[in-house]
Amino acid sequence: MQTFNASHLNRVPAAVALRGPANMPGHRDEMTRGQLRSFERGDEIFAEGDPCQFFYKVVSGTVRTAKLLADGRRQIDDFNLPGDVFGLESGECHRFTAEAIGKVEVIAYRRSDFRGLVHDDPAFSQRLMACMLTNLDRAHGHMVLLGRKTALERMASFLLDMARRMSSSDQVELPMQRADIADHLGLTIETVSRTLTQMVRAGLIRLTEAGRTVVLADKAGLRVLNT
Amino acid sequence: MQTFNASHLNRVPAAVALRGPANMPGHRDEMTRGQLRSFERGDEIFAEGDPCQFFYKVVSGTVRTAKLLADGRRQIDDFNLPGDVFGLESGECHRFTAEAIGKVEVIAYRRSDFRGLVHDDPAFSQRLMACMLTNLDRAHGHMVLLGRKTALERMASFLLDMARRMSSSDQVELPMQRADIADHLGLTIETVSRTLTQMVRAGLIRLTEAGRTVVLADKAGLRVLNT
DNA sequence: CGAGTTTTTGAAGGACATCAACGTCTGTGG
DNA sequence: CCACAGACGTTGATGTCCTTCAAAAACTCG
Repeated sequence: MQTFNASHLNRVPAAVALRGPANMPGHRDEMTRGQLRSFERGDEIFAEGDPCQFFYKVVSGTVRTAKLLADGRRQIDDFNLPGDVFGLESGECHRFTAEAIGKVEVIAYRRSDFRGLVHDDPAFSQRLMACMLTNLDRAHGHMVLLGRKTALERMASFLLDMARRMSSSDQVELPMQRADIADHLGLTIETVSRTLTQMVRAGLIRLTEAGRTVVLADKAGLRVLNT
Repeated sequence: MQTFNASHLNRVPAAVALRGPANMPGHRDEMTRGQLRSFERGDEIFAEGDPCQFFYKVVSGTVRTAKLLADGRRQIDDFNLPGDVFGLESGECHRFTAEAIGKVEVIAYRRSDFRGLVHDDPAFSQRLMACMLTNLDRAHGHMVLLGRKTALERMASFLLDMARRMSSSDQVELPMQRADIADHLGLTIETVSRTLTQMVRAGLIRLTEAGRTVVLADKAGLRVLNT
């Protein structure tokens, strides 16, 4: 049976992808067409409603993708880490906003090249599809979290997921602030803070340095909450 | 600029897709490879953990796709209506369950043909990608609903969405029961019921026939809640 | 009609939000 | 190096929206 694994796409090192002849149309490795861009903390990479001319892959740093309601309520659907692809959409305009959390480097790919890429390079097609399916899978998991989990369970799921993606050890340096975590988990900053305190008291985690670094002291305990 | 529009895929009429030579490998229209299947109310089309040998397109009826937590809590990520594609995944196993709500007909496509299809037919590739992107877009919208909307807003969004997808008029015949709506909107059946009653009292909707048919009496009022 | 299922309604409770104040960190300039 | 201002994070008191528990009403279908 055929497997679709996003790691194919993610494994392409940015440096290699950029090393090729960037402006040679029709070149075999289509990833060479991307261009590197840098952003500072808080910079907008694109906004809801912008025409989507590019899609992106994170090289370094963290990008938050979010939707806003008219009255300012915000839902961060994901934090995009190095290797993640974001900004691919079905319509003419971006349906969400992407902003840099701290210093960020991304590779921007022209969306107008898309049809050509898909036609010329089925392997590229597959990598992109795998990437979309991974995003979809994460989205489904997050819907369970938002629709059916308690604050404690949401936080446990979040910490375990961040640790898995960002760190090889049991320690995570969270790049985002409490407000971002709250808007990702469908909570308020106060509840995020209280839940973390509660976890510390329960011996599940330890906090250091302004609460930005989290040590997962009791992974098993956290996994029970992750369900 | 190139547009990715899921309507290409959805527009292919099931009958036409099935009319072709179903077992001829390499045939131009790869949609001909699907096989029609029927299900009754409550039947499981596939379960979480099943190897994913097929993906599906709804021909008639409604399919709910859901995730379950260990203790029975459920999150229905979407109701799949005629034309919708579901069951495409990145891994070897289905990560969610698909069940028939009432009588359902679907076309099942072999996932193992996938790589071949993508290689042989870039147009098919594009239709599938458009479909994934549409699903992803819906998922993002639903995350905002689950993370940041009130019960009243959730119900308004749900009713308007169902009306848009199922009906040309201002009247919707909901195929699912309250428990399904609750598990889709991240609420309880009691809150669903109370919210509908509240909408009736506010003149936003009218209910008939065991509350299965909803008349959107004040679409403008509902849209305000949809934000 | 009648048993079982689904929906509605009511009363009480709880988890998270809101409002408010205080504590802590960061970075800049004296 | 320390002081200070502003941003960020924590903690407390109170409120509220939704859930939970309970029961009645309405519907379905043999």
